[in-house]
Amino acid sequence: MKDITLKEIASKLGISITTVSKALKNYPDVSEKTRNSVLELAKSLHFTPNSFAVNLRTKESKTIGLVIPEVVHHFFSSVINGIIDEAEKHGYLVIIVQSNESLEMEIKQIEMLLNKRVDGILISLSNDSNDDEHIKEIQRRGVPLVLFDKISKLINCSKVIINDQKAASDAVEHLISVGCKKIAHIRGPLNPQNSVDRFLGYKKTLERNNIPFDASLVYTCKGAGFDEGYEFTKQLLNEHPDVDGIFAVTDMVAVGAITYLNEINVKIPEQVKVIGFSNWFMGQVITPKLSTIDQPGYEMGVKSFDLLFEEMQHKSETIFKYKTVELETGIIARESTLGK
Amino acid sequence: MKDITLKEIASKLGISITTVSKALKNYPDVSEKTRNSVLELAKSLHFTPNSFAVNLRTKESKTIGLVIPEVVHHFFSSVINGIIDEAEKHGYLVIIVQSNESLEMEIKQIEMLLNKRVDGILISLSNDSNDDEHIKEIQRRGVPLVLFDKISKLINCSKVIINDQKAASDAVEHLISVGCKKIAHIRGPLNPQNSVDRFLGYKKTLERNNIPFDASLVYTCKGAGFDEGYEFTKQLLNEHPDVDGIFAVTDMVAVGAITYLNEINVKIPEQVKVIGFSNWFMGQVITPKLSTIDQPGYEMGVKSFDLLFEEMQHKSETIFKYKTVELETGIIARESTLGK
DNA sequence: TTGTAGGCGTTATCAG
DNA sequence: CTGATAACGCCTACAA
Repeated sequence: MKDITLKEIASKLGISITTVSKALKNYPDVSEKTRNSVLELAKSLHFTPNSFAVNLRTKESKTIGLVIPEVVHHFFSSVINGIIDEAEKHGYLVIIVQSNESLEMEIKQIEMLLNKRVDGILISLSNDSNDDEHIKEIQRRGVPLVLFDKISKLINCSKVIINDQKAASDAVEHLISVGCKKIAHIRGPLNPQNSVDRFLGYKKTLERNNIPFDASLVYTCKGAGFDEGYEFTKQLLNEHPDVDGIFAVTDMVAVGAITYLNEINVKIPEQVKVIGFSNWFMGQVITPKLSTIDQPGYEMGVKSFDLLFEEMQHKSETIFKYKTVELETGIIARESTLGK
Repeated sequence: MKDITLKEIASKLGISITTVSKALKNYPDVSEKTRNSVLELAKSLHFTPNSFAVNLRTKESKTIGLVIPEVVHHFFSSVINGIIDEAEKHGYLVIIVQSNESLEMEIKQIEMLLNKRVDGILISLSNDSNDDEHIKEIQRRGVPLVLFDKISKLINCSKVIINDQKAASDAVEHLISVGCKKIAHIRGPLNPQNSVDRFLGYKKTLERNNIPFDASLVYTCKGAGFDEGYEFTKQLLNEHPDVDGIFAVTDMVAVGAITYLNEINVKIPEQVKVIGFSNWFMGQVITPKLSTIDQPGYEMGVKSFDLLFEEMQHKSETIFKYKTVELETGIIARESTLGK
């Protein structure tokens, strides 16, 4: 199928390419008659401008890049959903790449996006990202950038986050309010800001409530998945048989914990109460239903694109004021802390 | 940040653009000396070819489009994962758009991808897709196309699927083999091929086993989600209190069914056995653990890209032989049919 | 109102 | 071995 070009329309109509172009873009200086004939022919030939040529001229592709640790993940896929929807509303398409929680991959993928000359980049950092040179490179190249969820405080750019410390604090306060005296924390990896913040929220809340912080009650995951939740809970119950509350860094970890507790017939919430983080769907259907922190994934996606969009509009300006948007979280109390 | 171009390198080196271009692309007819100086300068300036210009010249963008009903979906996100990984291996980037199960959206999104001139398109059809004109338009424009999972038999192109009839048959045979006499089916919407096939697999298997097919035991979902599983099971138990097996079109529906059965204290699997379809993670952590059909999502993604890649390589050839790849499924028997 | 000319950055052809 | 020159398809001053 040969592509239709302005040239072709022009020659068929016996007019110049310029006039065709102007007619199609509704320039005022084209006669009604000419415009109509162009519009008509263009329509009947199914003309669509060659985006490669348009990109080259306008230096933009109406495409953004999204770098995410993993697509198969309830929270992230919600964010992706929000980003794609919002981007589409503004006529943007989204290229998605995965870092698989590896810094090396992240660097490589960002390079690909940069070379593809996307108009802007959205990133949720991998757990490995302690080196920020590749992120700064994005800014050096003048490409608008927004970080969301897993951010780095060292990077100066717009961000969309939740207040992990406060959310964690809410979770732990809730456990205390329902009677927990000895609360363990299965935390995320040491590096990512959000797992650090959740840990700090846990620690500070204990202290605020005059419960001495005990480092041996803190278990550190590598990946924060089901298996680690299961295994650390086993270990926890051995080391601290009198534990009565568990704050898990993600719902997946919490579900691992619950699975183990169910297996050894420890009653939830009577003997041990469990709370997770993120409000994955799964938490509603396990037994007992999981209490958790509601983290607005879709909204985070929408907001992230909005900030990026704003920055893309103002690209030429030398001074652009970066914003950090903090989204509200909520606590969802279910059976794993309240009982039936 | 100003972009580096061939022109700039050429002028700094006092040679022609042509020579620079050749040196960078390792053409044989450039002197060792010239090549090295070009390579060196290009590297120190962090030169990367302007992909917009390259696209325009080569008429390809090394980008493919992926049209999917919804991103937030365990099975689809696994497929996406496979596609992105495999595409990346071949130097392709993936633009993802969602149809949200609406034909109108699907048409619109495909148009966007076509206008963006992606090198190929991968589609899992929306439930609404009974009209195939928009799909045929892709082929008319000469854009390579592969359909996966939710396909249409009316479209002549490469496809990656599972044998839904056989998989459904396996599920129902399993229920029968563990003693079910009266098996209900909570099916998917009427239109999509895979829900039709699963229904047919159910029906034929009953007949093959001399169990009369009873249309009143079949409930038809609109969306195949948790709520429908829950509600239809409630209805089912009212209408057929003696039902002893449920084959659900997806794990989500099955989980809805189990949730209701648990609520009214119907014993699973003693009184009613339940089997789902797709092997979502969730099925492993609910009580009882869900028996299901294993559907290889990641592999389906990989294979889909591979077929598309093949077709993109042979784009110029007038006759390209379409392939249909059928992936193996398996049955995973857990507590919801076997007990502990 | 219409058209000419130049350029976006790269690649390919063909002379020198 | 090197370099002019002409595309790719579109956009936009600037002339006419």
